[in-house]
Order: sequence, then C-alpha cells, then structure tokens
Amino acid sequence: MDFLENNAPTVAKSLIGWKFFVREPDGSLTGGMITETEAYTSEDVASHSFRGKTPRNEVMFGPAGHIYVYFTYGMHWCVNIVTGDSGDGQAVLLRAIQPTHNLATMRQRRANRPDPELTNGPAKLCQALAITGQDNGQSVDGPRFILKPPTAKQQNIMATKRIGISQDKHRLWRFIAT
DNA sequence: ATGGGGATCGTCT
DNA sequence: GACGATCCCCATC
Repeated sequence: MDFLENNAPTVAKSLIGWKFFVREPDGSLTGGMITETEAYTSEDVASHSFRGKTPRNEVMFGPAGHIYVYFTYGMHWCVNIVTGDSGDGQAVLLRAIQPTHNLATMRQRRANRPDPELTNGPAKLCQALAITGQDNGQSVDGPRFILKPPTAKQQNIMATKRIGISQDKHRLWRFIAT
C-alpha cells in the first residue's frame, strides 16, 4: 500500500482496476473493481482541504490509506482514500466501481435498480456498500475496508475534467477505465 | 436522449 | 444564511 503515499493524481490513476470492498458483519465482501476516480489536493480550490483542516476534513490531513467519508446535498455520502504524506490534505474520490461481490445485497440497498446502476456514481456506491459517516477514518487495510491489487490485465485509462465542481475545472484529474 | 428542478442538512461564511 | 466532489423523477424533444 506504499503507493498511496504518492500524490493524489498519481494514486487516482493507479487505483483504476484495483478492487474495493467492505466486509459485512457476516464476514462476506461487498464491492468490486474501481473504474472511476478523482484526485483532490489542498492546492486545489475544488477540494475540501483547500481552506485548511476542519473537524469535517481532518482525516484528509492524516496518514495515507485511511478513508475520508463526507456527507453532501443533505442526503448523500461519498468516500475517498487519503493519499500523500500526513498533513498534505490529499485524497482520491471513488466515483464508480464495477460491482462483482454480493450483488444481491447491493441490489437490496439500491432499490433493485439494474446492475449497471448499482455503483456507477460516488453516492450510489456508498449506498450499495452501506458506507456512512461511521466509517470515516477507517483503514483500507481492514477490518472494515479491503483494497486488493488488480488481477486482470491492466486496462486503458482515460483522464478527463472532474465532475460536479464549480472551480478549478480545468485539471484533468478524473480517471476512467475504458 | 437530454435537461430542469426538488429533496434535505452539515458545514463554513 | 448560502450552498454543495449528488441522485432521481419527470417533462420535453
């Protein structure tokens, strides 16, 4: 997991193809392969860390490899993996995964939506994996979260502008498996 | 296929 | 007191 100590844009690209899971109370894994990410740093106006450390974003300023969960639009949770050195305020937003494990559980949490729509958005994947503010600060090394290297062959990755932000739109810090 | 608006509340100004 | 790293439903084309 040493690569998580690199800068967020580098990590965001590297994470495409990795597998991200939560461990359920019964021990089973729910999740799939990471297909879309975005990078955020403290020098980036669009980032929560831009204005410094606050109670909400303090995990972003901690060591790499921990989970930063935030609540937005009054109803949605989104999940990040902290990167860089401690104090940097860098993180990678997980925007989409390809669901592979515990499909039935995810369908139940997502109102039986069709499989392609289970985890194809940052708030959707949190809903499917039941990630909430209670998970803020957990490690990606378990027990709650598990991050596994790619098994399949490296895929093609496209870099584009980020989504849903109003400032610093020009940066090509969104990465998508193609 | 595309676009507009509502839901809903924590966080920071 | 304003707004957001969003999603979903409905209208219209």
